[in-house]
Amino acid sequence: MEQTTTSERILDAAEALFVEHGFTETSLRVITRKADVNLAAVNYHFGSKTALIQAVFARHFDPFAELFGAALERLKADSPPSLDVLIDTLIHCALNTSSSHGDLRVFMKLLGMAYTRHQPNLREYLQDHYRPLFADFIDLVTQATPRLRREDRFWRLHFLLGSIVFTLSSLDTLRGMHPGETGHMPVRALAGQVRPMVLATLQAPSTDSAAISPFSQETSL
Amino acid sequence: MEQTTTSERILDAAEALFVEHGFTETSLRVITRKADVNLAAVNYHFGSKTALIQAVFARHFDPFAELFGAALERLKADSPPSLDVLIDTLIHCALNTSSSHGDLRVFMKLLGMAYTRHQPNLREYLQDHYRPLFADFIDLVTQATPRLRREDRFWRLHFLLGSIVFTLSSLDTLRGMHPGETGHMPVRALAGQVRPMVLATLQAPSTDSAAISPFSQETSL
Amino acid sequence: MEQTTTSERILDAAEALFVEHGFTETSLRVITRKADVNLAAVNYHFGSKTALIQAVFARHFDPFAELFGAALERLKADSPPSLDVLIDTLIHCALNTSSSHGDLRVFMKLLGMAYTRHQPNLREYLQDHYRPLFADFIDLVTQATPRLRREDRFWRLHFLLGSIVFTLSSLDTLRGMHPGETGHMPVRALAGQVRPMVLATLQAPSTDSAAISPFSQETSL
Amino acid sequence: MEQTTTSERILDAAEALFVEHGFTETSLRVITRKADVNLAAVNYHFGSKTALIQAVFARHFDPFAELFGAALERLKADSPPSLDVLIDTLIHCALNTSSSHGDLRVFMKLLGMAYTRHQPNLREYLQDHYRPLFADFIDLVTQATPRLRREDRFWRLHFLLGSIVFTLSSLDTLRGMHPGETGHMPVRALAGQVRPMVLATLQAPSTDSAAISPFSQETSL
DNA sequence: AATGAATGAGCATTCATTCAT
DNA sequence: GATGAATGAATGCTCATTCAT
Repeated sequence: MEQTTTSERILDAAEALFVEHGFTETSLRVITRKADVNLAAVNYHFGSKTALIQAVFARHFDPFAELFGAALERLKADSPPSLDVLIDTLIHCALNTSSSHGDLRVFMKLLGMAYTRHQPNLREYLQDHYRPLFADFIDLVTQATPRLRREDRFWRLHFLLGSIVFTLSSLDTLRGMHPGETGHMPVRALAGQVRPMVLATLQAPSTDSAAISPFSQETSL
Repeated sequence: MEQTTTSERILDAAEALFVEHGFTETSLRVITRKADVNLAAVNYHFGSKTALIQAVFARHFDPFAELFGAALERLKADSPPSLDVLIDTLIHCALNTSSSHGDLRVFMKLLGMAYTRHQPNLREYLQDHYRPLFADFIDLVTQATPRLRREDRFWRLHFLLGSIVFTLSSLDTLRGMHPGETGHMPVRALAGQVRPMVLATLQAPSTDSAAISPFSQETSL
Repeated sequence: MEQTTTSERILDAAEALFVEHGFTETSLRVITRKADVNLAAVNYHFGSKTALIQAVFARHFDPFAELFGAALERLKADSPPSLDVLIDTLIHCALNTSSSHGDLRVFMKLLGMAYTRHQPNLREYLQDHYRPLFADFIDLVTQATPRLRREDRFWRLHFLLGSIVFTLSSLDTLRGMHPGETGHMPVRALAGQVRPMVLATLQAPSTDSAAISPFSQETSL
Repeated sequence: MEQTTTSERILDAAEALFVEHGFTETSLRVITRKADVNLAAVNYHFGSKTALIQAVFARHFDPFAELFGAALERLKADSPPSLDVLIDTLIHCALNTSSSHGDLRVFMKLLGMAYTRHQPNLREYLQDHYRPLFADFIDLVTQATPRLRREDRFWRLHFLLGSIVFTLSSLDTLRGMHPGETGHMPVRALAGQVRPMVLATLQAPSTDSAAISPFSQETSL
């Protein structure tokens, strides 16, 4: 009669509520009520609220990590891939993974929530589980952008991660502010917008040191 | 003997704790204990926790808005400014404002927290108070990038906002992950990193429609 | 070992304290301490203080309403009852119901507290739940006092309700003021006092209009 | 410029709010805000909230007590007055006193609130200040109803007090329930309704003991 | 005579968690 | 595998009152 298991119902409800309201703002009471499940079931199945949060993440990240990891292995096997190919692979994996349950927006929003750090355990969890994967990716990017200073590459990658995570995280904020602009934009079209920025940013030449900080003398910071 | 007023002490404590732990995660009790102030003082001086959060914001944003607004007026009076000048003005104002109390990181982190939406009243507050300023800025950016499609410009601006906000928000996350890279990087040097990305992104040509979404056929989303 | 359930313990404690000190003046802390129960138990079992107040009422009123409703049905089935019979039925039901747990004084005091209106939700609750019962009773009284003007009957019924409720509500005030008079007066003897007043009042002829307000010309109200 | 004194403004605001919401439910904050007066002014002028409540009472009761006391003195000087005259005098004084500021309803509502006892100090205050007056009145009633048993008279007087206080206290409850019946009924017309009840009740013969409690054998109370 | 600031005690309510069944 | 009941700790907030000015 009832197809879904209790823990799946909890995960579904928790994910939706976490993404909409944040971790702290979502109580177990609300989750279990939405999942139509006993309050104690969360602690029974997951042990704690913290563990539930990690489980919500794992359900999204594990399939992506597997897909993306396999793709990187394939790329590594051949000659070192170009930057275009790397970026397209990343986007491809992100889009195809998340389509299994929930859209990319949920995936990204969770990622953003993990980074913007409330709930500190979460960051540790992600680092512990997915660091080798990210290291692989960064290695390949490094090979594909040999002329970029190491430091510059580091920051630009984080800027790019930030721009994507932030934009997708706040998509409905944006929709609220600019209904016309964002109305029917599907997530995959957004990916089209991301590509040129990523390429332009990573292909821009390294700044020479003299030009880095034209403002420095004016600030006391 | 005691130089600072009660409400300033509260604002200082609240700001530090909000930035470190988030709004919901920071209780009034912790704030007042840190500020060495009576618990009821928050409600006496600010009325509610929500109003306190807004006051923390206003203390950062109002000086910036004034500085940046005046600068934009000056730019508008002359001929339409180039993109470089606009971006440099923005960075300059951001750096010079926040230096008054607290660093740019706090400023950006607050901005990021407002966007990533927990505490929904906050977004409304920012929109109500600073919309005209942002509209002015976007107008000038539009004049400075005439060849960009309106839609592309919209998204790229948000990507850039995201990259900056996200990066500065998660600066200590990054420091935790890559001590070597980020160790002594002062905030104003980071501004030097931001500039080339911003220029490269906004100066990249608009994509032609055919190229926008090379992934669309592969995803069921 | 422990015979009574938690929610019964709460109801008992709450009832006693409400009657003695009023709703607002009785905190959940005091109730739970008296009931020897965890503070959160009230919200667990009843949801809110308001809901607890209603539950205290319901426990007294529901049995009375059932008893009185059934009695009225029986009276309606026969020929229209006389005023004596109606009044005696009412008193009988009031005495026999409340004797189950708590005395009539509690019952009446609660009724009086509901009427004298602090805690406005309560009046709505009583109206919503017991209106048909009261309507039935008033119908029968109307048939039993055909010579009374509708308006006069309305007011006199309220006067009578008031006299009973008020007297029983303030019984211990009276005992404090006139120990000799009220010392050992059992509640059921008081009922004997009520009867002649009720009958005399409802059987007094309607005033003729000229006599209604001999004071009107002297007051500017 | 400002006609009314601070303490009058406080008394006006407090009276209105007490009558509408009760003592405990009305905070000094609300009172002082309504009176457009500093929060500390209540404690400055009256010493405490309790003292403010008593002052609100005194402003209503003192003029009535003076008027009614004088009238009783005049009646005592002549031959013992009839019951009609006594009742009419009482009603007359009540109506004429209260008309000075605020209507009779406020007067009665305050009286009812004092009786139904939350705020226990208040009862003591009334007893201490007005007992001789009431004693005088009861003496005269006793002389005017020589055939009534002392005990019966005691109870019936309380029933009558209750009916009046209760009815006027809950006048707006009644208006809410029966708009048609109570719509334009001025308070002085209500006095016309009270009179026949009072006379009928006090003139009804004393019950004989056998008839007092026809219910006693059926109740276990 | 009046007031802005401050305070300690208390409020109803919600929280994640535990546990016997 | 699942749950109703219970709990201790903490939450934001309001209270009457005080006090220096």
